[in-house]
Amino acid sequence: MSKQISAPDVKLAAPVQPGGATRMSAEDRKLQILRIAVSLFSQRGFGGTTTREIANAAGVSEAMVFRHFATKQELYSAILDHKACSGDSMNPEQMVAEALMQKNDRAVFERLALGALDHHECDPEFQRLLLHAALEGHELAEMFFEKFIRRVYELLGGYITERQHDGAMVKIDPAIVVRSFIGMIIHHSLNNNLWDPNRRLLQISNEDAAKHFTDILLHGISRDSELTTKTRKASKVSGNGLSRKS
Amino acid sequence: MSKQISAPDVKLAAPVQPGGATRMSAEDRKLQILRIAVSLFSQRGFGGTTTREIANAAGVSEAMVFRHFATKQELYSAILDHKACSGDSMNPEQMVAEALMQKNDRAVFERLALGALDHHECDPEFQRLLLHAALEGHELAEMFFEKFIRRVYELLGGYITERQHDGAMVKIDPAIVVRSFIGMIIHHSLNNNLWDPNRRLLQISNEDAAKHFTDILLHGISRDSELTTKTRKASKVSGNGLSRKS
DNA sequence: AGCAATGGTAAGTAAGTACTTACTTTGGAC
DNA sequence: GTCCAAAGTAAGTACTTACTTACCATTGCT
Repeated sequence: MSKQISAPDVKLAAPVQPGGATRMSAEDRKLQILRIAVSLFSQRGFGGTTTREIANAAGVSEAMVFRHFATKQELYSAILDHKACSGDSMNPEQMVAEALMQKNDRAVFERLALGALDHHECDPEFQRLLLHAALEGHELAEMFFEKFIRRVYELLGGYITERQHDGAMVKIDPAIVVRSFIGMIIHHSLNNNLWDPNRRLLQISNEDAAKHFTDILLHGISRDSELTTKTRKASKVSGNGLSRKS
Repeated sequence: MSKQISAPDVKLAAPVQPGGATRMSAEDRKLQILRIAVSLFSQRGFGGTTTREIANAAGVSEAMVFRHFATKQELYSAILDHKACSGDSMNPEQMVAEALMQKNDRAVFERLALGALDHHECDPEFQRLLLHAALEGHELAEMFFEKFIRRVYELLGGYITERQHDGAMVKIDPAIVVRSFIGMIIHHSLNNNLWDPNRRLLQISNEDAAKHFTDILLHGISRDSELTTKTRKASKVSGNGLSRKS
């Protein structure tokens, strides 16, 4: 039970001790297999990963995999559970609770964005895993959607509605605003993790990204300092379809 | 050479004649297999689809699949080629060429958004296929990224730079603006096609979505009609970090 | 009618695949 | 030391996979 002191990094990168057979406790081994499976599934998907690969990568026989997880499917579900529930630590409510009360619009959006971007950056496997699950129609993709995404929509949507009543925000369906903002964030993470890992199109820190996304959402990019504000007040001037809702 | 007159619908929708064996020309059969494979690959991915499934769905033996496509991989590549090159018809340059010349900001963004949303809506398989390809690291995902996404970044980025010089837009890295906008669009399509096909979170027409995304990008959601415009001019007033770049 | 070309298949093969069984090793409690 | 539960394995099983081979059947042409 006691962790060895002489071996400095039992849980780090060296599970196999040189020359000697390694025995782990059941739960340690289970966790190790799970972690390795996370990595493989996120790289190759469910159908693209074999149980033999998982076993080999873990340095055990295939039988060990099936001792800990009855079926491959169960292993997959365990992974998604593990990732979605325990390893998450993305709690949007508490993350922006303070800013919400202060009605600090900038802080609300920027903090949420930064939290999500940081999370995606230090755990890129999660996004891949989730995408694979969604594409394969795994139930846990929907579960995540239902338990997480929906909550963000309600949280942010509620806040936006409130600020609209305060007269601080334009009258527009809050769900559209949330979708726009989440879109910026998720798509940016997806670019960094999947499409453009070398940042050829855009290299920017998470802090700056969160800041600029918030800027754009709150103020847009048009310069309406003096001239345009007037035309916006006399809104219907052009047949351009520029008039805003309501 | 002459097509049969007695058989009324050789190329139409009824490949299987009642009671009789059906023979198609090689290219017709090849196209049929390809189309069916598109559907299956987009649903289950490369690893999740078997050649037998494809053959069965096409109503032929597996050998026929391999007569037309030497390997499963070749079939997959042919699909991505086919989708990315021929079936595309998403040409961003010509789609917004007119609006670009007129410097009609709203039209530029709104038209691009609507084009993309419509395209994703009537060909949802494409997005799934592309995601699968990207996750599996298929080279054609990168090809698409390089030949399409990059072009959009250059097109829109160039336009934004131009409008910034005109003084019509705030000084901000154009790539960030493009990423934000593309993010809204792609993420919205992804929601509709993958996460929330029943539109539980947001039900909106493509026209409205394009309009609102453009609205948000150009003007944001903060109401700065009279009060805020003043404070924005005397920008550095608060320690909120609200000041814009440069 | 006869023939070559072509669309099509039944029945394979070898190499995986997820999953099992029967057995061996190990470490710690007494 | 010894004993035993639990960690671990080698070598399967039954089945599926991508891909082949050897053989038919329909067609259009002369």
